[in-house]
Amino acid sequence: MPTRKTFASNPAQNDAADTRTRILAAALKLFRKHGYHGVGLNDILELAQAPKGSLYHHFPGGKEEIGVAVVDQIAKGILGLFAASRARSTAAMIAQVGEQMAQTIERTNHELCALYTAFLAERSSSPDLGNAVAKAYAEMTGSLKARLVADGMPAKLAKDRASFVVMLLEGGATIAQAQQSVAPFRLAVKQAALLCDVALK
Amino acid sequence: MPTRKTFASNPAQNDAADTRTRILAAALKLFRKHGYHGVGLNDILELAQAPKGSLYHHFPGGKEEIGVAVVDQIAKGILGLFAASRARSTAAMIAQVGEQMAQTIERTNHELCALYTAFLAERSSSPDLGNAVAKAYAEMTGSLKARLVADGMPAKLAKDRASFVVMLLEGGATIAQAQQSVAPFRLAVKQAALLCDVALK
DNA sequence: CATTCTGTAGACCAGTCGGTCTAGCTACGC
DNA sequence: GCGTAGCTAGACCGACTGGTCTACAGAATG
Repeated sequence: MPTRKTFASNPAQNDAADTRTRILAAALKLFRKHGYHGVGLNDILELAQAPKGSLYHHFPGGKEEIGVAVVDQIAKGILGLFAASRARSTAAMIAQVGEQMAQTIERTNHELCALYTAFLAERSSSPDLGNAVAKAYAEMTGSLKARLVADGMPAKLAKDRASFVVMLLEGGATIAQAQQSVAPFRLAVKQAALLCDVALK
Repeated sequence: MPTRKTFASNPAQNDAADTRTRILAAALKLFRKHGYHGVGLNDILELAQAPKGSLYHHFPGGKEEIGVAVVDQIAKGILGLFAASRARSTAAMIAQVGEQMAQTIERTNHELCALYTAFLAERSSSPDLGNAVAKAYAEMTGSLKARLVADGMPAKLAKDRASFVVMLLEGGATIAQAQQSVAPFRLAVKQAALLCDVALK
């Protein structure tokens, strides 16, 4: 598997994943656990087993560029879950994806729950990061809205409901982390699904 | 107005508020804007117009103690809003308090929205802060549940609904900050109130 | 072989971090 | 007056921050 384009993988160091991927994975894990400002580049580097030179080679924009990449990746992941769901109704899809998220929360000992919470405070100090977060939310809401409309819900209502569900997931994840329990999150998911189902009015 | 106990106010510096209060107010503002890790002690000191010695006199525990104090203060504030509300039903109370929060969000240019988001990532590095956040959520949920029970809602359902409302407020505030718009938050509040009202089933 | 390009490796930097320490001021008890 | 406690004031500290820089290893191209 080539690292990039025509460049064959380095047989010495790239055992499993290339350096860029390792750095991104490490950053994802740490940012969601400690928050953007709570993580130092050295933490990322240590976890990724990479030197600083590699980091700035793959991410010339430094920490901020890594942050944006992580936000994008999270968004892509959730959107991917939505897309991959074969559930018949939107309500069923939310229940299914929500359960997948709940299990992730459990698997990580309630450490990496909140979706973008970790990045939220950055708008003032870093417009790029703030925009990335806003875009991620907008995409999730948009995707959900589209599904609801396809179900037959009026556009205006669908938009509100989609926004509502996203809020619920975010808030639920946040509180799950605070309380060290997924129970609130599961409750939120259940209610959100219910709301998309019965409330097609 | 004496600063503390029998100690008369310092005529030179304590014009409006004593130093401890100023430090706390500054920390509150900055933490909610940039997050716990995004704020340095020097930032707080500059905004509060206080020297470092005063900070460590009033908060021997340093930054962490300030963080805990800020979380407590936020919780006290919201609980106070609940208590002060003269609304007849719980639903009306939520609508009223939610509107007050929405106005605060607007007044601060969507900068200090999320309730505890800023502190959430700290559980791993600081148990005290994590516990303070968890306690704050528990208190809010408890207070809301008590109101709902007083309204005649069964205890189990009231607990779920209270938890649900808190999640919604938190998620709504988070997304309001991300999108730089209170509209999602107002929507969340409306839905939350509705849910407490019609769903007494 | 020589050059070049991709990427690794880590020493190094100025600036900032949270935190400590001593000095001094002011108001009160005596 | 004197001593002491409450509090202000800020110099100072080692650790660490994000970021830059040079050196170099290896595969690709000629």
